[in-house]
Amino acid sequence: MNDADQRTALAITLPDGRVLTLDAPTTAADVVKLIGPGLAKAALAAKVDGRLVDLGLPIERDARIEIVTLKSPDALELVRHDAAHVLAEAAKELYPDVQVTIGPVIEDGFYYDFARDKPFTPEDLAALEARMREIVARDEPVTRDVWPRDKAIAFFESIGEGYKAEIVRDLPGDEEIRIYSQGKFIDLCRGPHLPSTGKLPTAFKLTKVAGAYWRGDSRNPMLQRIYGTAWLTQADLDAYLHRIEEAERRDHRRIGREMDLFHIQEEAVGAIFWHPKGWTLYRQLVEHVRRRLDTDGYVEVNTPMLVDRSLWEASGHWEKFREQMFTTQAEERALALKPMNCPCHVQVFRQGLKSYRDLPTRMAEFGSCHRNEPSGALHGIMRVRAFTQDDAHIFCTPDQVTAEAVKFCRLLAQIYRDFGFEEFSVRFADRPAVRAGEDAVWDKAEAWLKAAIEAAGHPYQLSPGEGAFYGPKLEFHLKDAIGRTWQCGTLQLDFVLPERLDATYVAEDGKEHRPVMLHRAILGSLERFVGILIEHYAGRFPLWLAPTQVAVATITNDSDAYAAEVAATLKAAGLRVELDARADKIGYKVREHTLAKVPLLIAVGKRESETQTVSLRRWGTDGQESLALAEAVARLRDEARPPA
RNA sequence: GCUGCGGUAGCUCAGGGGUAGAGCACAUCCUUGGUAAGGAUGGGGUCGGAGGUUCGAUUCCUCUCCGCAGCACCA
Repeated sequence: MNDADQRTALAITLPDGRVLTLDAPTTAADVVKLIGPGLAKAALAAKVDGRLVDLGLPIERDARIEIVTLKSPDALELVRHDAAHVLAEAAKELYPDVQVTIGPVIEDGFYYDFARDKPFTPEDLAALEARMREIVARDEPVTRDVWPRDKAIAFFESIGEGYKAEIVRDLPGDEEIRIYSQGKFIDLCRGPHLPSTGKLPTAFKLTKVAGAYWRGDSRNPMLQRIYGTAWLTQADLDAYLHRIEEAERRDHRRIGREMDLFHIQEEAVGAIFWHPKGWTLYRQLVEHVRRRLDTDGYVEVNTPMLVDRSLWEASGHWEKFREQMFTTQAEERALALKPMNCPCHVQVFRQGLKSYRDLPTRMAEFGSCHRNEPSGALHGIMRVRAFTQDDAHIFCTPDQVTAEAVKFCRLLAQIYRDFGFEEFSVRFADRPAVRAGEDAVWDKAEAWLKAAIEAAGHPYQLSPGEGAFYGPKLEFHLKDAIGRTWQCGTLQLDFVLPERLDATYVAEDGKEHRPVMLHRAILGSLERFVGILIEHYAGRFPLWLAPTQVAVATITNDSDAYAAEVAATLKAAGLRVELDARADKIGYKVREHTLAKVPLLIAVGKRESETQTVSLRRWGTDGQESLALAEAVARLRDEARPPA
């Protein structure tokens, strides 16, 4: 026994610096009572020396204590965790045959995985949610206990909770087995929990049910996962539900149909039929990126889509990604559709002798690739089997890597800005479990890439094990108009492929050396990027991207000839124009083109044709301005120019 | 790929063992109207596909394809 155990008085320091003296052992709940009844009522949990714990947890030594209430930053996580538990309790009450497994907090809410033969229906969700509210109304006290491992295993097995027993069995040997009870529901949990179910704000909602593998492994049985969202206030919940609606409203699949941009059909699953308007948009992307690449010292190439298996064997793709490659055969040759452009780019690089004077070579391709993605992964134009990358490979010397990475980051930021994305974040993905190349090479590659991103001056987060099989990578995640992030750009450092495909250059010493290869993309998949743009702008593209930039509508058919002249003049100035000379009222035409999200509407009637003017209306505004045709053409041509 | 749910007109959706319905869209005619829907008439469906049960299937059952959500995957 040491001195600490013999002490009977504890010094409890509060956030405001006050020190309370209490007899040991005490609990946060005791401390709260001393502070006041208001706080006692509001208290959800406590932070003891920075660690989040239950209010009732015995405190046996001097500590700094902070009381967690709904106003604390930690409250949301606690509340969501408890919502998951209340869901589990409700499920056990309504459906005694379910086994409970795990129920963690996730972004915006929580889920709980249940094992049950019969699937949950939407009606079950409604019943569960109603029962959850009853449990909150019951205000059941939540108590915490620590059990010996054997007792916990025996208990869970005795009540038929095999998954829980398995979790207990797999807990590390030194871990406390904490058992929480609320009402008749007894559960293994790390905690902490609210002191009673009545403390749970009722701003929660069960949202969906779906399958999920036990322990996230597709070889394990599938459980039924119920998703829920939970918030501190009803206003927060409403705001969240509104955000979901907003995302649905922006869904690129819906807007793509409404704006007649593209379609997908059964006969070409995972591939896109681009309609004239969608393809116009797509072309703006390509043409803009190409302009930026030209001024940034890239050369553009184009390489075969269908390539002999031997190249993929040499590159390592056959070994690592054969399952996801489309293959075919011709005259006894095994061929594969390229899933990536890099091996082909190395072939271009290998033509003729390369000197150090040729480096860096920045070789770009809008490369059409095919990957046999699992059917369940396909999603609109965001995840497809046939796509085009804004790909490039930079062949350079080791001492050029940093400068190239910095240059690339600058180009990427510029292009994101051009497309209306001001913010992006960077992740550093290091070596994956399945990889090519030796650890020493990886050590070097990771160190260099890290140095490069630091030189570029971007803060980054670590994504352990997420690198490509041939090298570490930087991932660039951009943030869209409603705060969602999308990984688009990537910069990867590769020592392996130049070796495997024998790329060399002659250095100043007259000897052959291996170039370093930087794989890089900015938009990633053009198809996906179009999808992101659609959702980012909700279909309301900036003028330079809009498939139709101006609609010229007549007031009456008397103005048809003048309207045609206006349209032709705008077209000659490079604008994308639609002439609407239908015998409909101008109000109807305004409505149609507004719904079609055409940025500019020019109306012409008798007044305009007599004075060689146009009446210009901009999307989203009610008024219109009258100006001379020549001036309108000059102004709109300027406005429609891509970002310089 | 796995689990669940779904597939009815171009779109959104209703219906339901007795050979199908709405709104919008589309076509024709009338209307020429100054900034978010003028009117009339009309055409349109192997009820995703294949089998089965039944006197009879779009409806019930089986298989299959595709879609959606989530999981797993994403060089």
